[in-house]
Amino acid sequence: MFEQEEMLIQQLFDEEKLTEKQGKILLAAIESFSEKGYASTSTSEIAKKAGVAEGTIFRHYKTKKDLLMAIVTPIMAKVIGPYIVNDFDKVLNQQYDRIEDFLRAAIDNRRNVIKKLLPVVKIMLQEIPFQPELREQFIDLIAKNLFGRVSNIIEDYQKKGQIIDIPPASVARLMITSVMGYLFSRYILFPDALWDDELETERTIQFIMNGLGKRE
Amino acid sequence: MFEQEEMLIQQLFDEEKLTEKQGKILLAAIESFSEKGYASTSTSEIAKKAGVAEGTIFRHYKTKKDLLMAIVTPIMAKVIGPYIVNDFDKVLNQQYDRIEDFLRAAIDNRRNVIKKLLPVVKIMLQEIPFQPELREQFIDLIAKNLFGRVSNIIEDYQKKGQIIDIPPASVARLMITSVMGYLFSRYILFPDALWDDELETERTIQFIMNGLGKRE
Amino acid sequence: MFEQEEMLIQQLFDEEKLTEKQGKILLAAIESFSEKGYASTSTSEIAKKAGVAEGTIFRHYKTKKDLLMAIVTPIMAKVIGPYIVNDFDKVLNQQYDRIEDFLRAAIDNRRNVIKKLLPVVKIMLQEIPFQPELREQFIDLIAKNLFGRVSNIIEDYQKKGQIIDIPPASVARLMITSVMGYLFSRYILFPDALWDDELETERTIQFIMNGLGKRE
Amino acid sequence: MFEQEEMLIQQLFDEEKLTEKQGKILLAAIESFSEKGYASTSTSEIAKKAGVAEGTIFRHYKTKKDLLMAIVTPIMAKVIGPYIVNDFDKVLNQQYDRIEDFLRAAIDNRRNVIKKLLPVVKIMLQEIPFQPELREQFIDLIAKNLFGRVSNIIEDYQKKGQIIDIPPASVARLMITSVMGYLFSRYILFPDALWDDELETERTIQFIMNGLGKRE
DNA sequence: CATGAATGAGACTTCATTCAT
DNA sequence: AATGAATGAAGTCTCATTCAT
Repeated sequence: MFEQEEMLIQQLFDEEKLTEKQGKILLAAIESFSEKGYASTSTSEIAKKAGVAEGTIFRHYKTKKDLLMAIVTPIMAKVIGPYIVNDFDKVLNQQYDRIEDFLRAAIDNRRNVIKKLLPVVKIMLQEIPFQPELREQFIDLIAKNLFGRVSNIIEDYQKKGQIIDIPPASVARLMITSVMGYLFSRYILFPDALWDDELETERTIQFIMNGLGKRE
Repeated sequence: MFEQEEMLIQQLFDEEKLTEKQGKILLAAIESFSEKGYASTSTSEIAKKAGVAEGTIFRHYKTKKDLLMAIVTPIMAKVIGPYIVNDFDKVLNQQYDRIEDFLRAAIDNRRNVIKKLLPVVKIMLQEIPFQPELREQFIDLIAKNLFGRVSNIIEDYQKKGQIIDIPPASVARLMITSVMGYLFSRYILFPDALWDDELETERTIQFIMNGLGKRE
Repeated sequence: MFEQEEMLIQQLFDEEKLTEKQGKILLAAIESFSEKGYASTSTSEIAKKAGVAEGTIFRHYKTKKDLLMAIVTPIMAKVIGPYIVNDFDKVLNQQYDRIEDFLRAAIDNRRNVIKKLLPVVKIMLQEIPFQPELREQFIDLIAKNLFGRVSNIIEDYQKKGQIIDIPPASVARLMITSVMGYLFSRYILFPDALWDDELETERTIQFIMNGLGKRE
Repeated sequence: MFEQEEMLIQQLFDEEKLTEKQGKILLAAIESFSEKGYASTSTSEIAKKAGVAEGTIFRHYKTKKDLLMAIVTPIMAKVIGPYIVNDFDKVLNQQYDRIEDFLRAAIDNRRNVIKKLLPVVKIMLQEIPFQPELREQFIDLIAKNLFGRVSNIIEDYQKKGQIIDIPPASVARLMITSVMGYLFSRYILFPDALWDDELETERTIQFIMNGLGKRE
């Protein structure tokens, strides 16, 4: 197991005690699911890649879907969740005086995480439409949590006169999809292109600021 | 078969001669693929939903993947293609003097199409990562065609002084992801929310214009 | 397929149209289930014995349990049912003046049937405790139908003074278990012993008659 | 563990030294086997129900079949065996002058035992057809021992003129199946019906006596 | 003695595809 | 062209049993 991969595993699953084999199974599953899709990956394939008997998979995860959930659920709970809570709380606590500083911090500090967790993110995005359980979790997280918090922040900045006066929900949508659009282009659509990350981050921020900022 | 569905079929497949059964098969496949995913839909299920015998599917489409391609390929060729060619040509031909007019026209006039073709678009997006054939087609279409043409237009507007001077590729990315982000939120993420389409379209356009437009 | 076996199949399943392979599957399943028990018989074993692909079994019977039911249910409906209806109706219609004649007819004329259907009867008896569905059917048939009708007949004979005056349910129990006990000993417990069937039938009848008959 | 269950275990296995875990395993196995059948019960299920680790079962019983045998064999050796030896010896020793007294004693004094051991009896009856080892034991016990002894007794009573002159084997069959038929109806077929045990016992005895007794 | 992770053979079942009718 | 029975490879999952701890 490579060091980097070990870290991924630890980052996602650190709280639970994992057998060595369990870790190998998770890694193998993540790789296969993200390459070929959940439905097109067979458990025997995962077993082979993990160097484990097929039965071993089912000792730890009652069904194939359980295995999927074991991979995808923590990403929601541990990665997207903190993302919202920690960073946005800093904003709420006035740690960033200007929105652009917040945006820059958020994008920058998450790029590493996202890059490392890319396979899992891919799996998650693929399966959300088909797993009602995931879908609910996701909607909850995004719609209620992310949108909610962002909307609060936005109202704040609107009061300060830094953001134009359109409904916070619309502002949130435009902001979030711009950031996501950048990350999606960068890491999913064209991961192989040459990107000057600092520059593109700056451009994205400028774009958002111009699009939403209030000018006197 | 409902009228609306018939129209969908005709819109996508009108040039070829489709038997009645073939139409039913396509509709059934589209519905199932978009609901459960390509890999998780069985041909026997499609046959049942289409009201034909299992063998009949394979008389028209040699393999299950052929059936998928028969559904997804025309969307690329006939829907995204013309989208680019027709509308952008109008832009290039100076039919829209200002970008915002073009954006408004493009978004407006495609909303209906997209809504109707939503299931097929979903299937396409789902399968692009796993079907190299599709992936190539898509990259070709988007990367070379869409990005290429849009870049041309952008250079044009940049020369006219309507758009700020950053690389056209970046401008294109920001523009396209903003529009897509809107459509994605509108039709895929939160199709059930109440949307004031005219207003949101306008806001999106304003956002883009502010974000990218040059001010004197 | 042997002639005798064909007849068994026809007798049990004649009304439905069976493919040739379906017939082979049923025969193979009956043989294996009755030899090794339902739970210890694998579908691959049945397929091999039937000379059929394993998938073919599941084309006709959605699950292994469906196959069991397809075998056992008709025995209840078509063999035990008519047994009751036809013969007991004759009794009710006074075709047998004395009970012993009825008993003799009933035992005699069913011995052949039972002998031929023995494997299926064995399967049925084995599985009744574990398949609630079967259990219900059986209780219904035996408790309500058989016991009910027999009780009626008994009351009749009691009025005629041919049977002693204890509750018809008790009489029924004693009669039925005596006959069943005979058939069970004869065909299930000691099928290989030498039996003088006529004589043992007669003795059983005499036993019942003495045990229950009224003497002046 | 309930008191009653402990007694069951002790009754069956008292001579051997059982660890506490062993006792729990046996009880759990008896419960599961009798509810779902031997083949359909998994060892892991038994382990869970017994509150022991999966491996522990195999420390005490080399195979699953060994566990079955450990349950069923004592029932033959210790319950049916003594049943025959003790009681019938009393008969042979003229402790019961009349058959009906013997029958009454036998049925009465065993009802409790049978009720308590019912699950084990069920398992035994279920598995006899499929376990040659059990089958042999059973045939030996029933055919040679029970039938043999009963036949002796019967000849005795026939000499005394209390039983009609038909072959002792036939008498034995009729007697045994009548008693068994009663117990079977009482405890297996309709355990939930309301039974007046004393009365039904008496009726069964009367039935047998009338059916087989000699009248002057 | 006891544990429980690991195994691998094999269970049931699904499914894309073929082919005789 | 259409059917649907048949196939057999492959899929998910179970389970009795072993063995290092």
